[in-house]
Amino acid sequence: MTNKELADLIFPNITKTPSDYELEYPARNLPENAKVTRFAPSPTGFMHIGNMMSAVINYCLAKSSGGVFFLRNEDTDQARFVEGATEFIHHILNYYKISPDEYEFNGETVGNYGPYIQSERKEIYHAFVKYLIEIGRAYPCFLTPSEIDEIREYQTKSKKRIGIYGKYAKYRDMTPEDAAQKIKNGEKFVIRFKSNGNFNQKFIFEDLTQGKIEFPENDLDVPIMKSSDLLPTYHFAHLVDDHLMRTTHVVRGGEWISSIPLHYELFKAFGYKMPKYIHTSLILKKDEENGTIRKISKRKDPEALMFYYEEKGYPILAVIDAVLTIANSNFEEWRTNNPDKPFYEFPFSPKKMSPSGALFDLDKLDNISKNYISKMSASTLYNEYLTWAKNYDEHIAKLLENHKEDTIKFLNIEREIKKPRKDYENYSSIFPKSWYMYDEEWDKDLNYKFGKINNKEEIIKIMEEYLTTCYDDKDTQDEWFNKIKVLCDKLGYASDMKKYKENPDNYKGSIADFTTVIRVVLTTYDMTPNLYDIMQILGKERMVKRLNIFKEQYK
RNA sequence: GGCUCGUUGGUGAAAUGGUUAACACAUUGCCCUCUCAAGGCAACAUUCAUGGGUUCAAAUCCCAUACGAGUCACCA
Repeated sequence: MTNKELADLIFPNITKTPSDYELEYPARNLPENAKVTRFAPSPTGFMHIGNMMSAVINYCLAKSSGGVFFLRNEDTDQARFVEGATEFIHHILNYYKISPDEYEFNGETVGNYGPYIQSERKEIYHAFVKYLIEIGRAYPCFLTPSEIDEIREYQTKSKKRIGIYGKYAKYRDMTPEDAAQKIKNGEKFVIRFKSNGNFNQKFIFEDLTQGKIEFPENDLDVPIMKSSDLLPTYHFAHLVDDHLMRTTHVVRGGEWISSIPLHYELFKAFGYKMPKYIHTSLILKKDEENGTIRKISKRKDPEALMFYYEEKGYPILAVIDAVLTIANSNFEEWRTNNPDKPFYEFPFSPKKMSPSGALFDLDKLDNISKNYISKMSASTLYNEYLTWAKNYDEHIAKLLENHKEDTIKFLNIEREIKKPRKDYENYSSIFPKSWYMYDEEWDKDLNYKFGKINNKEEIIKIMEEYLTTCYDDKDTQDEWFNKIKVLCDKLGYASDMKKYKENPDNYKGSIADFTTVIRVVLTTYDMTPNLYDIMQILGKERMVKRLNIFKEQYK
């Protein structure tokens, strides 16, 4: 019996060969330096910040070179499939506007290099596996899980290298006849790659981020097709898919770098050129409990998952910028010089990526985000805020819709100036700093944060005098402020800060203490944006109402 | 244990053998000021994990040690 006959026995219905597929998926017709990249997540978990980095870099590389960015669903692990994970991936790519050029979703396929879902490519993989069996570079292996455990135990105990290789690869030299017999007997088997590498032989691999790395050759007979569902393992799917889909640059997490010797040999077995690799560093995190640095964890770190940023309401560009800042620290400089350019025009340099892991810094994200939000127009901010609220807080959404004009006016305070306020790092942080602008919110227990002047009688005296004799909706800011000064002096407060600082004992307080009283009665807070603007929005009538509420509520 | 990579301040980091180790975030202080935010001005690594070596000169090159990370599945 020949290997060919064994291959036919295992794959009786597979008639196509790798060369057939070679013709079916010809080289892409693209400009010379155009990069073909892919985002290839597996739906075994929800998209996290590390995936996001990979997606953004892939997108960047493809778009800036006039290439193609496609999405491939790596669903070969059915056991760990997570409901909703695929949908979430599409949602995130759309949400962040890093949509793939080619993909397959909800029955719709876009692109000529599909299927883009691995479970639908079974036939293709089988053709490649079959070919490998025919040429004697793959074989059925009948080792049971418990036998493999035993081997590993033995290897561990005797300090040998772990894995199925050399004499441990019990079935690599079995005759096709014997293998065929076992198969006919219904014995379970996986297909293993028949390595002919030598562990003592080294080769140099060049990674675009990590540089040149010397590896020992692979000599492990790794499974390339599983027995349970006849789907390929990651390594084999990577070879077949990235070759056939004509991927030029593979961006993937650093955890894959140790598989390079295997991938190197796999590509060599078919005579295919390897794509270029960019192994990204891991995103790490300092563990709050014991201070150690560890891989960011979906379970422990809410910010690991992409839900987090959406729920908090970070602007999408802020998140992308934060991710790129980690990826290439010179991104920041580029961004300050090119504030309005789309992020994908950034000349991403794999070389400049740190080979070691980086801690994702939420403070940095907040800073980037504050800058973005501060540069939006008030109405843009309002729209973004409302969109966020509609998804995450209906109560706020109602208020925003009912008070659109006032909300925009409030958001516009100290905004249209050279250096606008940076109050908000995300949309969810707006409401806690603006709820007092909505009368409906004033029916709860109020916590007035008065400072130096907190005597109820004195406060009422100041407010009544202020509202009856001083405040006028029609005043300009300067007029208002001049009148405040006059009232200040009249009631025993220092209108001039310098004079107050010289002799604080001569006064009940300063103009700062005086305006704080007004501010707190109107907003309950001692820290707010410009008081004059807030009063302009409220109008005198509502100010009087708030004084009355104060009279009832303050102890 | 094998293989691979890494170690510059609280964080991200620059520097590719040559004056006082960029920059950004965070933190702290001062100024400005009706509060806050913003802005302005400062401070913050006598030192680049440790120990040796090469060199006129090292964070940068070499060696060793320590520590950290990734990986070693019919998971990706």
